[in-house]
Amino acid sequence: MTAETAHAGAGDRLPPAIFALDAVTLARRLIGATLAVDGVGGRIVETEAYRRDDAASHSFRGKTPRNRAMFGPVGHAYVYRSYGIHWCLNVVCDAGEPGSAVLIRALEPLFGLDHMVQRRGLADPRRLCAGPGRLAQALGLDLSHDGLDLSRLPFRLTEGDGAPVPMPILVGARIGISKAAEQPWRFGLAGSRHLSRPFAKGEIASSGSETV
DNA sequence: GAATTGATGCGCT
DNA sequence: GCGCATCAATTCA
Repeated sequence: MTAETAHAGAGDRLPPAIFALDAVTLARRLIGATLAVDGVGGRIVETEAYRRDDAASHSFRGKTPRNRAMFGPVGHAYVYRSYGIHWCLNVVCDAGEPGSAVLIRALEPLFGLDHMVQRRGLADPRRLCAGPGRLAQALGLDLSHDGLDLSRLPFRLTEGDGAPVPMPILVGARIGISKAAEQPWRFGLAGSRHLSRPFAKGEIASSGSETV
């Protein structure tokens, strides 16, 4: 294959309009996109949607000091501490009412592998960024990134390299929550070996090739 | 491979 | 105090 394999949007910044989508739509749309922090990152292979009217969302009970970024500009980061130990990264979005976000749960590591291994203390490529806490640690994220614009450095959030997501997108119940756990708002790249946990059989949502 | 448990900060009831 | 949008080590198989 030669130049024809290059997708027109490969490497381009994501259109800002997609951050005005509702969290569920954006969560699916981000599968296959590329995320990097200071040049360290990879392909997004797993996401979860959290909506304002969603009992599992931090924004459900309104704005607080911790979750204020969820009510700020769309396309910015919401970073919070989880279980007192880990950091987790969300992409703030909005479908007409503030307080929605997409949790980035797993990456396929592609850039800056040596940095990731050093920060994680483990070299196993399948566990390098497979989970929101692991991902944040590998990319060096912490509270200093909370509220930052994802379209500006040190972030880089772009269309995936190569073709639009060639594999089907999987959908299933979100992980690690007790409220609204029945909502099928977790999305993953089929066939990826870098998911935080496998999806159940039959959890195929779509080809993922449709445009937004 | 699957289940269990401890570590740990902080927002909330 | 309680409950987490978690992880790694440990235990069992």
